[in-house]
Amino acid sequence: MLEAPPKCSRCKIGSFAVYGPAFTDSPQTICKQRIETTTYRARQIILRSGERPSRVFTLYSGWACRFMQFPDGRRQILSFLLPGDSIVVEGLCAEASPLPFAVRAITNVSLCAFQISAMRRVVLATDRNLDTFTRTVLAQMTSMDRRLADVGRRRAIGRLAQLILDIEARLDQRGLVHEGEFDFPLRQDDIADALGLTVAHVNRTLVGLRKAGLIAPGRGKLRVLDRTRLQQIAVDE
Amino acid sequence: MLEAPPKCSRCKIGSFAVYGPAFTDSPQTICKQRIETTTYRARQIILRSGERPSRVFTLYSGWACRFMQFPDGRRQILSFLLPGDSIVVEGLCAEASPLPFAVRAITNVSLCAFQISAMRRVVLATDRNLDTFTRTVLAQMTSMDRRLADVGRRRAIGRLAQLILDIEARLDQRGLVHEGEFDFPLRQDDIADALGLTVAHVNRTLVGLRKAGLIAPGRGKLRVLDRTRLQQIAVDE
DNA sequence: CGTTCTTTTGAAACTAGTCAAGGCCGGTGG
DNA sequence: CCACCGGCCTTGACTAGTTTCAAAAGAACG
Repeated sequence: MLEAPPKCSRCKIGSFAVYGPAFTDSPQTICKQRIETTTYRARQIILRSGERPSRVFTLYSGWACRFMQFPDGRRQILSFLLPGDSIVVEGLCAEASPLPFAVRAITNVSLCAFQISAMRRVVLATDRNLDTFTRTVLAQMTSMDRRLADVGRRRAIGRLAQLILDIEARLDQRGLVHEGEFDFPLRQDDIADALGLTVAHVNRTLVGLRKAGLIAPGRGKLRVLDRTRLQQIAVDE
Repeated sequence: MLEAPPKCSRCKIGSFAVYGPAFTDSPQTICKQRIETTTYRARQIILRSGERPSRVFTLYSGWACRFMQFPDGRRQILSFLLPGDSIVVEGLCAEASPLPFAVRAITNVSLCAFQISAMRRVVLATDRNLDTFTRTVLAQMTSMDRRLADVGRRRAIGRLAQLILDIEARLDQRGLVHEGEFDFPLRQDDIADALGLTVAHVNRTLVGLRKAGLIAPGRGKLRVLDRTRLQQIAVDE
């Protein structure tokens, strides 16, 4: 369950990280930068808010999330981190500023750690690398824009549809969708905290989608049965 | 009403833009990069979604906003742009990708335009400049994180309190708060679109805050009367 | 001044939240 | 092998916050 990352030369998802092109060109260079590989168990905190991480990570396997916590316990999940995603890419921008959010493992997780300074060197090494990096940052920004629009202006069912389609698309990109089925280890209260809803309501909405024959969840997997209608809901609601 | 920006040497807010330090060191260098100064009237579109802007801007006077529009007309304001803010800083990252959002003037606005390539040169010229730039981007990212948390997890009154305090703080930084009073030209439906609420509800909530003696709005200005209680509401609700 | 835009207000409808209980399932220990 | 437990999902009844719709009252504008 807690599989450690292999050598970079065997890694299938390194090309999706911030150092994508560098990795594709020669996995060994990246491998050399790797300080260590770590594993966390489901629900463990990976980075605390306020911390000043000295390293950046690549999520090799498992899911994690970035979130903010309110003094009274309310939580908002800012983004889900999927295999191949880089964690705290922001760290490559400015030197060790305290994190305004925390990162937690959703499933068991294994990740590869890199020294910020070393990774910055890699990223700045070529125009192509730099371009990939800036695109990653940009993608993150527009993703936050979209999420805000979702939570601000869509009702529960629309937010859910968006979430499901978004995750499916991201996994698909990485070749992690097999015959329409993909991992979906989110608990309903993770979904609630991500979409700004309550568990109870997420549950009702999810049951609704299932009964309507739009999705088929089960044992940590998910499958979209009626993409057309789901997309329609995603934009309409 | 539509005051054109003066020479950079007379500009009071240039130091808050992305090119902050470069500007402080020598306003003339920046002035030389400036292609033109433009003005827009209140409510005019400055940049359309899908556009590939070839320039970046500094908002010299007036307010604007970044927003996304849904096919059915729903709107989500992503962020407000205040005097001194740089517009489409993201443009300095990757070359001319189509904007996923639009920008609109809220009040009459005047702005200074710079060629992206030239501005990129300025930003990359020194470590200090680059640092300011990356910090700007980072600040924008964490601001989006906070906004998502607000809209996702706070009720109307809390969102409003946050918004007011945030804007006051940003204006104060730039020396635009005079004896506790500051410009606040937002219409209630701008606020609604920013906070993910309806005008009617924003109105009721606003009236509530006023009647409770927490804020004193009037003629496009605002004043916080009871900061303690307002902050309390901002975190509690 | 009439026109238009924005703010206010009210009543009714609804979406989502709260609280509380029960069900399912996998894991653990006897 | 089975009973018990804890975690998560499901459901119901009730409540609250917000939206909708509609209309009136003010402000702003030409």
